[in-house]
Amino acid sequence: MAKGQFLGEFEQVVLLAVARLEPTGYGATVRQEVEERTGRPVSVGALYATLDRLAAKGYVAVRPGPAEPERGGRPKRFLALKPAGVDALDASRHMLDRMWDGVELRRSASG
Amino acid sequence: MAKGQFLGEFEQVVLLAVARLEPTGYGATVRQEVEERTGRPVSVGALYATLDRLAAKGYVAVRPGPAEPERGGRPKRFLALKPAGVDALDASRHMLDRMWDGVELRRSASG
DNA sequence: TAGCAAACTCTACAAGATAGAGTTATAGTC
DNA sequence: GACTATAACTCTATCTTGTAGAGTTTGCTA
Repeated sequence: MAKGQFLGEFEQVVLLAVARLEPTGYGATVRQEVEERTGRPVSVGALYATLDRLAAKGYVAVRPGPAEPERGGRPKRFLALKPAGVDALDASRHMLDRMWDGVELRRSASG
Repeated sequence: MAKGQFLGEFEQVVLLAVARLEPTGYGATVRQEVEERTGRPVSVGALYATLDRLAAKGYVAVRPGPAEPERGGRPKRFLALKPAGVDALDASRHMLDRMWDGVELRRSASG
């Protein structure tokens, strides 16, 4: 095993969006959520690749939704956090908290 | 440009250790700091590779230290955060803060 | 100059991040 | 029922990060 121990940077962001949007969040809304909250552009490929990895690791559950009466469109795949996903987020956060604890950043210009 | 926009997971951790230890931190102490604070084993290769990338991006400054009268050993390379590194840490933190904001994690077992 | 110790370099590869064109599953229209 | 519009997702390819650990270098001590 090379790593597998920790959430990657983007994995963490995506997992948090899933947490926020569950149980009705799905690929497209998760993507939108991340873009809105972070101002960061997210390509479709990046999003789904990450979601797949997260699912493979047992962090998110995927539940196929029914067709909806809107105006065409493929059925959604609803996403939810699994217990292991909760633990992973928790662990990542605590690790960062410990690293940040007591660190004071001098502002680059004009303090 | 493929990414380059954000700090990777381990980059962030290492950069924080540099911040905490500067201006006298160097490879070996940064490694030790990360291991102690996070409980995560850090291989020498992983550490220096990451440090190199961080330096290449202009996030950390490397200052060769003088030989020290201890008991042999190669001269240290002291590390310090550059302004861009401060900004990068700041940006990463704010992005995560926005993602975490308001998220409540249900504990896996026993609340 | 041999031996030892600390600190760092190198090489190779696995895992994660990214992009965007292309595909698929519906629903509406005629 | 064929055709078209849509939303959502799949695929392939490539670049960046993360990881390991053996090996090298520098300089002290004997």
